[in-house]
Amino acid sequence: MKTPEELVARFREQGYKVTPQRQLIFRLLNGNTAHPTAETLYEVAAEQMPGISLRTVYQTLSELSAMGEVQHIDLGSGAVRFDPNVDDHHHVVCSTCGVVHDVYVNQTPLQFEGDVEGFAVHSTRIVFSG
Amino acid sequence: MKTPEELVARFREQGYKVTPQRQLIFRLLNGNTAHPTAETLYEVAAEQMPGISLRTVYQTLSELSAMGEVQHIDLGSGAVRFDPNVDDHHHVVCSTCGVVHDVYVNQTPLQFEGDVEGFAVHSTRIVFSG
DNA sequence: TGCTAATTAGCACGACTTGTTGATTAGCAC
DNA sequence: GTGCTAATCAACAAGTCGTGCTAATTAGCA
Repeated sequence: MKTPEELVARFREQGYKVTPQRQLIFRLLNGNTAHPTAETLYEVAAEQMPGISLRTVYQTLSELSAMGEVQHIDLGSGAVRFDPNVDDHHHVVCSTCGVVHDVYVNQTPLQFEGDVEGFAVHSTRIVFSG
Repeated sequence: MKTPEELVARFREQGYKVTPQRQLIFRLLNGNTAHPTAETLYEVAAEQMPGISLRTVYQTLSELSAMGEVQHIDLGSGAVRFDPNVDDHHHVVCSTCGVVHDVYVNQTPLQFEGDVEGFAVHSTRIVFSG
């Protein structure tokens, strides 16, 4: 994703206000490879800015997601996770500890047998257990 | 998955009772390629057996899932779906109408770059939009 | 400086799934 | 057949995750 500075500029462009809460979330996401849930991010944010509300975290994440700056990943673990890495990559999930890693798959164009046509690939998910 | 008759036998083996409700669910699942949710299955079941409870459908599905006779698939669409096809296959999801199709991918052994080791592939998900 | 958006707390709902309780029914082994 | 025991059912509740709403306060930015 973009740097916090670039995000600030983009928010201003779009007519969004650049509040300290949003800037904090930008910083927390930048370079974050932990695939946090909104809840997790909220907890970390609350340490640095007591009083920030979970509601605000959710809203900012939704805005970032709508702007394509973070990925919304659903690993079927209950909560939706956010990934500041918006490259075309996949995820490895540890089924015991729940940790998520990014993974780049050698893109062998996947072929399949079926009667479906006119579809375009959206995403591929690969789950590993360890 | 196994035929309703085989499931009846397996249930008896395990000491489970073979009730009409369970048999109905066996029949509804057999050959079902619609990837129904528990709720959907309940509605169909209720037509044929008014009075059956949603609770029972959930429980029977959980038992079947625990026995490995149905697959528990989470496509991030809110509800968990059940797939009587327990082969190693993947799913194609229409992002507009939500329909799910089974798909057999030409298994090119997937390679990835990463620092994870000691993991075993669990599942792959491929999502198409149409 | 002032318009307007953002934030906040608090409460609520909705979807999905599971737990509980207590009464009734019925499968299945003997 | 009989009886033990599991299954079922209704009804209610709870938990999780995300979001909607309101009303009051704060503060960004032109």
